[in-house]
Amino acid sequence: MQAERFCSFFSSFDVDVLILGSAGDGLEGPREVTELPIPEDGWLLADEPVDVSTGLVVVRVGDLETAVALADASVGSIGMLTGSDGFPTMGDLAALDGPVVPVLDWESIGGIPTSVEGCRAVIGFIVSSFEPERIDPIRTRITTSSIPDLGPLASACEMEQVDMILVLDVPDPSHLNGLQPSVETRRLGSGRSDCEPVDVIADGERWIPLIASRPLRLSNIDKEFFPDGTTKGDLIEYYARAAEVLLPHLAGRPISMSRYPNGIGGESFYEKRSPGHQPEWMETAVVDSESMGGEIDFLLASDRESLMWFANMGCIEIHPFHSQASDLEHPDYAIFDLDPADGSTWDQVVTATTMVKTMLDALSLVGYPKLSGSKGMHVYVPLEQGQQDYARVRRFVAAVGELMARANPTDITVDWKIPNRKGKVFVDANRNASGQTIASVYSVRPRPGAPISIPITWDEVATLTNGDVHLGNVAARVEGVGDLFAPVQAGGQTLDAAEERLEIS
DNA sequence: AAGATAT
DNA sequence: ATATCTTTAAACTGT
DNA sequence: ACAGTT
Repeated sequence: MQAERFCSFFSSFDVDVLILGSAGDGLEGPREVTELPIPEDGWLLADEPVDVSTGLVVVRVGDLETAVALADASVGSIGMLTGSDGFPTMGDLAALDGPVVPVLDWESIGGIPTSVEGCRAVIGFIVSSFEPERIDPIRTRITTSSIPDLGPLASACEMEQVDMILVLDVPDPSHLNGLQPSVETRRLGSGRSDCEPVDVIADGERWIPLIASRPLRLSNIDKEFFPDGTTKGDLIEYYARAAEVLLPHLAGRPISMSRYPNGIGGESFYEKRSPGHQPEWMETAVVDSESMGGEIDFLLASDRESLMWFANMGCIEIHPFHSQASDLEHPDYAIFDLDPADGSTWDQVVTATTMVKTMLDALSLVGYPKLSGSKGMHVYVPLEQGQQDYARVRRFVAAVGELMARANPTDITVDWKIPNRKGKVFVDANRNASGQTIASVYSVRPRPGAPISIPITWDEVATLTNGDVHLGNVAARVEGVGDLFAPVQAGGQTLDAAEERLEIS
C-alpha cells in the first residue's frame, strides 16, 4: 500500500519502473537452474495446493529444483504459485519448460497495485515473459483481509486486452468491493480454517503492461527523519527526482552509506560492504582493501531505484569514491575540503574559498565550488582520468593548503590537531584518498532543515550559505540553473604544470 | 533497517 | 508470532 | 603498534 504513494508520484514524470514487492519477490528475472533432481516427495513440497475450479491444480513449490522437476514430470497442466524467499518468481516460472501455468500471488509482490500504471506494469511484465497460451487468462491470487479497489486492475486489464482470473482468499467476502463471486474455490491444502476462499473471474475485463524490472519495497515512508517533519518518504522522493542530475556523478563509483535508520536524531553508522540483503538487481564492485587485507564488495548507484533503495535504508548521505571501479587508483577530481573549525565564521569559509579560486587561477586550473550543506565548502578540480593517483592528488591539495595557511595564518590552517584549528578554516587534503567519505554533490545532509550539498557559481560563494538550498527548494534551483557540476563529470585537467609551479614534482 | 536468534 | 539482539568504515597522521 | 581524525 505504501509504495503506491510513489507509484502515483512517479507517474507524474513518466516512470518506466514500478515500485513494488521486495528483492527476491515474485517479479524478478529467471534464476539459473542447472540440475533438476526430483525429490522423493517432490510433489508434497507444494505447501498450499489450490483448485481454481477450472481443472487446474495450483501448487506452491518449495524450491526451484522441485519446480523444475515438477514441470518436467508433469503430464497435464499444473499451476505454480509465485512466492518469496526461495519460492519461484514469475521470472523463474517463465524459464520453466513443461506445461506450467504461472499463478501470480499478489502478496509476493506487495499486494495489488492501487494505480492503473502499477497494474499495467505487472501485467506488462507477465505478457512479455510468457507465451500467450500460458497466460490466457492470466491467473492471479490474493490472500489478505483487505482487498483494495479492483478498479485499477480491471482498467489495466482492459487497456492491455488480457483476461485475468483473480482468486480471492479472504476471510470476509464483503471486502470484495461489490464484485460478484462467480466461481467457488475449493482449498485442497491445510489453509486457515477461518478463511472461506472465493473465486472471482473478472470476466471480459481487459488489462495492461509494464516492466517491473527493479522491484523495490519501501518501508516506513511516513517516519519523521528531520525535526521539521520531513519524512523518509520525502527523502526517497528527493533522491528519485535528483537521479537525473545525481546519477552521472555516481556512475561506477563504489558507495559508502551514511545511515540514519531513525532519522537525524537517532543513531547512525557508516556502511561500506554490501550488506548482502540488497536487491538482486543492484550492482556491486570489488575493491581491494589497502590496509586491511582482502577484497570488499561495495554497492554502486547505477539507477534511480538504487538511490531509492539507499534512501530506504536510512542512507541520508551518499559518499561516492572519487575514482571509478574501472580504475580505482586514479581519482577523477581533486577535492579541497574547507572545514570551519570551532570558533570560525562563515566569512572565513568564504575567504578560504576565494583563496582557493585565486590559487587555481594562478595555476591555470579550473575548480567548481559547492556548499557542503553542512558547515563548510568543497571545491572540486576535475582531472583527466587515469593521469594521477591519490597520493599525487593529495600532495597537490596539501601543497596548496599549506601555501594558503602560510599566506593567511589567521584564517587558514592545515593542522591535524583539532585544538590548533580553533577559529580557522581547516583545509583537509586527506579527503583525497581511496574510500574517503565526502558527501556527494546533491547529497542530503543529516542536519535540521535537510540541507543539500549543492553546486554554486563562484559569484555565489559570497551570497549563498549552507542551508539556503534544502530538500524543500532544491528542485526549483536545479531546474533553473541545471547541473553546475557537469564539468566536473567531464574531467580533463592534469596536475603536471601545477606541480612544477609548486615544486612538488 | 533488516536479518538472526531467543522466548 | 513476537521480542530482543546483532551488525553495520577505513584511510590517513602523527606519536 | 596505537590513538586520533574525518
